Parts: sequence; C-alpha cells; structure tokens
Amino acid sequence: MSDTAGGTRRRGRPSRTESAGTRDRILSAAREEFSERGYEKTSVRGIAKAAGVDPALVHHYFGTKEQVFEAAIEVAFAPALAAPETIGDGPLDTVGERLTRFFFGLWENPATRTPLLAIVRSALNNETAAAVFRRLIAAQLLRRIAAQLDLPDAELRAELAAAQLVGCAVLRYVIRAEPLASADPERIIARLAPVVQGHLTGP
Amino acid sequence: MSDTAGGTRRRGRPSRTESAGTRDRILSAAREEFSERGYEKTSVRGIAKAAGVDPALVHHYFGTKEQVFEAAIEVAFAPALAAPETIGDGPLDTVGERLTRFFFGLWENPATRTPLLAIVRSALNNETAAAVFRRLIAAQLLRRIAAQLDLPDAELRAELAAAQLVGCAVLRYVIRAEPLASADPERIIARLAPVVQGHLTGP
DNA sequence: GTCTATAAGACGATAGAC
DNA sequence: GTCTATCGTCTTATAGAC
Repeated sequence: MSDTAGGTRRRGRPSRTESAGTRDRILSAAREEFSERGYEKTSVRGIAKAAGVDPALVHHYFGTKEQVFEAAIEVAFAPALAAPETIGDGPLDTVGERLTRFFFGLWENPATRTPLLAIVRSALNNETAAAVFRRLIAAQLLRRIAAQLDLPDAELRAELAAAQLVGCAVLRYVIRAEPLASADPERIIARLAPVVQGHLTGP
Repeated sequence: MSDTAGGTRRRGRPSRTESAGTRDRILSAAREEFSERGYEKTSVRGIAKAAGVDPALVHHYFGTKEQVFEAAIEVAFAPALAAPETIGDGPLDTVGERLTRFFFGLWENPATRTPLLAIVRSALNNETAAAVFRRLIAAQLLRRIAAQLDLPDAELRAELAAAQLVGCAVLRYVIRAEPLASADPERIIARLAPVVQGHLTGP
C-alpha cells in the first residue's frame, strides 16, 4: 500500500517514512536554481548545496536530473491549465483583457513565477522544457480560445496574441530590460489588453 | 591598410600566414553550433569536430570559449545596427510596417538568422549574450525610434512593440510552434505591422 | 533516510613537439 | 599552422555503509 515506487512512475510518492521536509526542500531549491540558471547551467550538486543536503539524496528522491526538472516545474501546470475555463467564460469582446490579466497574474505571483521562469529559461535549449512550453502555450490556452472564434485565421491570431504576451514576459521577467522591467503592471496591461483583443477579434 | 581588426583587440586578425579558410570554417561551425544548442550546451570540442579541425586550433585562433562566441555573433551587428537609419527615414505613420519588414528580413535570411538564433538561444542563460541582446534590441532600435515620438510613454511603447516582434521570433524560429512556424511571412507581417504601428503611434 | 566513496566521463584550457 | 598529450576540474550517477 505504501509502495513508493509502484504505479506508472516511481517518483512523487512522499511516503510517511521520509524525513520531515527534505524532499520539499530539495524541490524548492531545484525550482529556484532552474529558474535562475536554466536547465544546462543548473547542477544536481548545486541544488543539493542550496537545499543543504547531500547530492546523493537528490538522486535518491527523484532519479535523474531530468526527473528533478520535471518535478520542479510540475506545479506550474495546475494553475495554467485551469485558465481556459476562467478565460473562456465571459463576453468575447473582453477576452483580451481577461487573458492579459490572467497571464500577468501568473507572472506577478512569485509562487507561480518561479516554475514559469524555469521553463522559459530552459525551453530554448532543452527539448523537454520546449515540449512543456508548447503544451502550456499552444495546446491549452490557444486552441480553446481559438475554438471560440469563428474566423479562418483563428489559430494564427491566437498565436500572435501569445507572441505578444510571451515576448513581454521574456523582456520583463527574464532579460529584465528597462523600462519594461520596472513598469507598473497596470500600465502594461492597459496597453496590452487592447492589442491582444485586436489579435483575437480585430479586423 | 589591411588591418581588418584595428588595434583595440587582439582577435579578428586573419594574417596572411594562416591556412586558407581554417579560421572561417571554425567560425562558421561555431555559429551553427551556438545557434542550434545555445552557449552552455555548445562545447569547443563539438565546434572543432563540426569544423573538422583539432580542438586546440579553436583556442589558438580565438582564445576562450566566450571569445569564440563573441566572434561568432559579431556578424549580426552590422546589419542590425544599420537599421535605425533605414527605419527612421520615412513617414511616421508607416514606421510600423518598415520596422516589421526589417525585422523579418533579418530573420528570413539564413545568413543573418544563424547568429541571431545563437544570441537568442543563449541570451536567457548567459550574461554576455544577454548584454548583446539588450544592446541589439533596446539601445539601438528602440531608443532611436522612441526619440522620434514625442509622447510621454515613448520608450515603453517602443519596448512593447519589440516584445511583439521578439515573441514572434521566439515562437516561430526558436520553439517552432505551429501554425506560426509554417505561416507565410507576408501573412504575419500583414497582421503585425498595424500592431507595431499602434504601439508606437496609437492612442 | 542519510551519507561516503567512487566510478566513468566531458569539459575548458595549456604546453610543447613538429 | 597544426596537432598530441595532458592537467585539473567539473559533471551525472551508482553502490553500499551506517
């Protein structure tokens, strides 16, 4: 019953025999490291040092480095995948604002920003992260929004809207380019919401 | 008279005693490797193998790995920095189209796309590449365009326009997300030019 | 559950032969 | 100008003691 390795995967089973919060400390440290340095520059040893544990423990709990990464970004899925319901409900002529606000809500919240940073910082060089990125952006957000538009270019429209938001996230949160990085979120949203709306339902 | 590199740096000096195109073969291979894998995943040994030369030769010609990277992306500067002149000249109400067309001209041309890919793929994890990225995007393109707008939010406007273009480049050329990756450039430009124009001169 | 010890290898960089 | 040989450091990952 408490077989930690049973089922489809052997990870993600915090059986009651493990020490207090060691697993969570590793996971938290891993998120921090991956979000700051990206996949390649992050080392298992670095994660272990940040968590104050032995490097062998990281492998003990999660397996390979890639499995550590998967576990670290897993928490980004729940909120992001819950999005389409929230955004889809409501009048179509304000969907741009709902989508933009939802997007910045994720990035302005430190708890969700960290795994997102880890994904974005790694997505350009790591195929696993790239796949996650596509799934997060394209499959979920866009297709369900595009499905509500009965225009021929619906998917392209949705993707260009996503390009605007993603580009803004890269410049503001990753590269930290000024003055965008220090601008008030509301000012950005005020400028971006109509643009996103225009992409989706404009001429 | 034939000093191509001048006196400030010791690199970039293809003295007539070196073998035919060895230096260029290394440089070309380096660009390819950096553009495909990013800075961290690219190794000096990998570059040497792709160029068909000994790894020691890479160091011999360029010094450290970082100096190889700088030499590899150097060619991206000339065309990109020549941009503001071209874009700045002309009526302000079509600057969006000129900027968008110039941007896609760079990315659709394989010769300029490769070093740009190397920069973008590395900019999120490598501080050198990030600095180049900022210089390319912010300092040159934006400030000179923003200088022509006499609006209070000029710089923020220009940066959000850049965010739209950069986001599009990331999704189309780096992540290769569909349908954007396979879309006809003219269709994308037709949708993006008005948006960029709106960012710069809109309400 | 936690740690020591170590395997097995890739990496950047250099010295020096030819 | 080109290559061989190598140093020293880092990495992921595992086996096994406690």
